[in-house]
Amino acid sequence: MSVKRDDKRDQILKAASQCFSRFGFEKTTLQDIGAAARFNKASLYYYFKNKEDLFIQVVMLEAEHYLNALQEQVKPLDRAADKIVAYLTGRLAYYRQVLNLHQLSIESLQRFEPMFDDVYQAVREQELAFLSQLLREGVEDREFLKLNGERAADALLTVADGIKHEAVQRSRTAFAQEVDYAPVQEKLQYTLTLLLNGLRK
Amino acid sequence: MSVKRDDKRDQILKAASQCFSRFGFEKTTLQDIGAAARFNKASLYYYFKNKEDLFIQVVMLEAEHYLNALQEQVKPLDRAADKIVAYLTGRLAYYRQVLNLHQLSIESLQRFEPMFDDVYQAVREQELAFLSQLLREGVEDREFLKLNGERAADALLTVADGIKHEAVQRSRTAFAQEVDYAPVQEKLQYTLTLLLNGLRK
Amino acid sequence: MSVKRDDKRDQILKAASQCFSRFGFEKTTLQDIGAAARFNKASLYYYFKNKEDLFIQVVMLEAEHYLNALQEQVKPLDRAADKIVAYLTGRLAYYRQVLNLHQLSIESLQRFEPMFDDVYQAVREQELAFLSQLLREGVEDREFLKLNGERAADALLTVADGIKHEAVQRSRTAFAQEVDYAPVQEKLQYTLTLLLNGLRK
Amino acid sequence: MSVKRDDKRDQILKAASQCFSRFGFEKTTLQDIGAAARFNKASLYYYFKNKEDLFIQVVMLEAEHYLNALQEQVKPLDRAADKIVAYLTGRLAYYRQVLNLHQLSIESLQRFEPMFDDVYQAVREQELAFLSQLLREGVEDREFLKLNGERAADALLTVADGIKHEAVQRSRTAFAQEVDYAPVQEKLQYTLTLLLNGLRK
DNA sequence: CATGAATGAGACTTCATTCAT
DNA sequence: AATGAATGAAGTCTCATTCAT
Repeated sequence: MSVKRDDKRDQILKAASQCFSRFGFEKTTLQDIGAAARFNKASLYYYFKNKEDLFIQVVMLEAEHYLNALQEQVKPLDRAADKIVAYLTGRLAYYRQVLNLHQLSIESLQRFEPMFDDVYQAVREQELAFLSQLLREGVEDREFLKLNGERAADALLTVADGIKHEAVQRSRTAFAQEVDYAPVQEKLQYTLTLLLNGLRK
Repeated sequence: MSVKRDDKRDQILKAASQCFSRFGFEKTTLQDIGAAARFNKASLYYYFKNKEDLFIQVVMLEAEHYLNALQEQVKPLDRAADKIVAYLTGRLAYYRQVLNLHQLSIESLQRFEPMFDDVYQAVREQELAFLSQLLREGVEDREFLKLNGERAADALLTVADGIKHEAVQRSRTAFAQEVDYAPVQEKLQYTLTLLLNGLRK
Repeated sequence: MSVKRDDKRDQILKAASQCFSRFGFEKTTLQDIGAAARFNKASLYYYFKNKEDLFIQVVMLEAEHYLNALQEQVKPLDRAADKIVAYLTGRLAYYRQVLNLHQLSIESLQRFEPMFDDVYQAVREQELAFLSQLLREGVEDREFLKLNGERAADALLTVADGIKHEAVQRSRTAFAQEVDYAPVQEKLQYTLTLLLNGLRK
Repeated sequence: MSVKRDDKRDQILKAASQCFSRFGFEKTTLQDIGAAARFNKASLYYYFKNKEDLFIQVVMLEAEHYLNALQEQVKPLDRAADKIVAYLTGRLAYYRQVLNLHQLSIESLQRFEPMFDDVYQAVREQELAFLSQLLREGVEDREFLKLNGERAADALLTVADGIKHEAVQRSRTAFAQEVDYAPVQEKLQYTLTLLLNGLRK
């Protein structure tokens, strides 16, 4: 019964999401999550590899919802370039919120990043598709030169993620208490403008 | 050599401050602090009663610095009433920042409050002196009626702390994830205005 | 398998009992108990909340056995009043022995008393039943006036415990090294005599 | 100033004695003793090798006093043989009391025995002298055959200590909670009677 | 002589994780 | 598929002991 199984998985994910946002990753115990999901804590290991895995699944689920909402939000904008910039900067703001919500220290963040990358693929596919679509619309509307939507979308996403990644790294080596997102937003916006100008007629 | 001792105490406080703001109270281990201060973790107990004590000392030190800076900041304002309101609301904003900085859950906050109160006395003395001075200036400038500066200062501080305390309490019983400071700020400002109007000519 | 679980619990209780009476509460380590019961020390926490809890369970178990034996011992006595006095004074003597056996300082004793009270209920029920029965017999034999056995039993037990408690308290405030039980025994005996006379025809 | 030094040593011994009999060996900290003697705990190491050494010195001092008193106590008895038996059995009773007073487990007792032997020599000399004197008096009063007082005294003491030692050993291997002194007293008395009969005219 | 300062060892406790059932 | 049971590792804290001054 794969359906039942998924139901229970979701039940756990929901409970975990509540716990993690209330107590943060470190302070949430599997006992907490188990109790909230009405499972024995040992049972969680049947559905998830370990606590980190569970956490990542939670964050990814939240990300999907958020990004979908964000995609809807930018659609009304007039030009494709604006939609793209709004989406990619909104995405960065989200990243920042998540860390804050789950009380993740830069330390932990570092530890999680590689694991995120594993699970990130599915979401990324969807994001790529969305960006490709925007780009193709831009071409149709004669906003952009003719281009390969997928390649360009991939480039945009990679740039956006690269800038985010670099900022996190720098914060760590600078022994900063938290990431200062203002310059990152600016840098992202500037770079995107350049890139999109490059695509422009 | 009380000087040397204080030096080492400060060295530990500094290390602890860095650790606490990087990892938060719960995630910081005495091992961490010891390593950062180049001490065996057991040695920390020679200078501080326990982890909580150390944390409180750190926060108090930060508070002193911040409040001094805040006092300088409000001095240029024109009227005494404005200085007082600016100081007391700035003080609340600080409280909020601290909790965020050290990733303190409301849970932990509750646990610490009584201990804070113990150490808070010294700082409070200084704050009282500052407020008294402002009030006396207000009297000299004929902004306020004649009054007992110390008693009025004490009243102001008590009111400000009371409003803060009540907000924290309410958050706890409301099972909120964090304290919503906007209404607290407003309430504080309103109450202070009333109080200061009462002192006015 | 609740049976198996109880078996292991008992196994731990037995090991703990041996350790506590050999080394005393303070000197017994969970390592000791774990080794004796062939468990990892961490496993003890699966069955008991903490060291104090484990200790109290041990003492309560011993108490049950002892009190049962004491009940058998006093049954051959002729009059109900004698049985009652013998039981309640024997009970006090036991209390004394326990403290000595486990090398409990008055200090520790103080610390434990509230926790004991929590677990004491079950034993108390049984004691009440026993005393009620004795009282009813006394009524049947026309030794006592007609009375409500349960209420009278409760009164007797409360008085006996109250006198014991007061003695412990007094020892603490007197900075005594140990409780001097002779006057307590006397006081108890005297008070019981008065009480039972009050019930007498 | 050897006098001053001895004064301070005694001061510490007195404080230690109080602490040990109040809290027992294990629960007494050097902090406790230091505070009571108005010394820094580190200073104790100037006068005593370590905690165990300090404890043994305390016990030895108490022993001297007690044994002197005991010697006075038995002097009024009529016959030398009676004095000797009374002294040696009183000595055993004392041993028992000490252990109880200081809340020494059999375990600890085992650990201390070898160290006691080191310090015991001085006391033993004095005890030997006392017993020799009694024996010589017995000879003068024609109660005993002519004999070498010192050799006989040594034999008596060795026998008395041997019986005590054996009892302690046996308790340990029997996992007993405490030493049962009744049979030891009996055995000692019996053996002494035999020995003294052997000396008799 | 005396002590402030420092530390290793070991105690109690929590928690993520494993495993047999 | 689910969980009772068990544990190693790590965290906070105490204490006897050492050492430089």
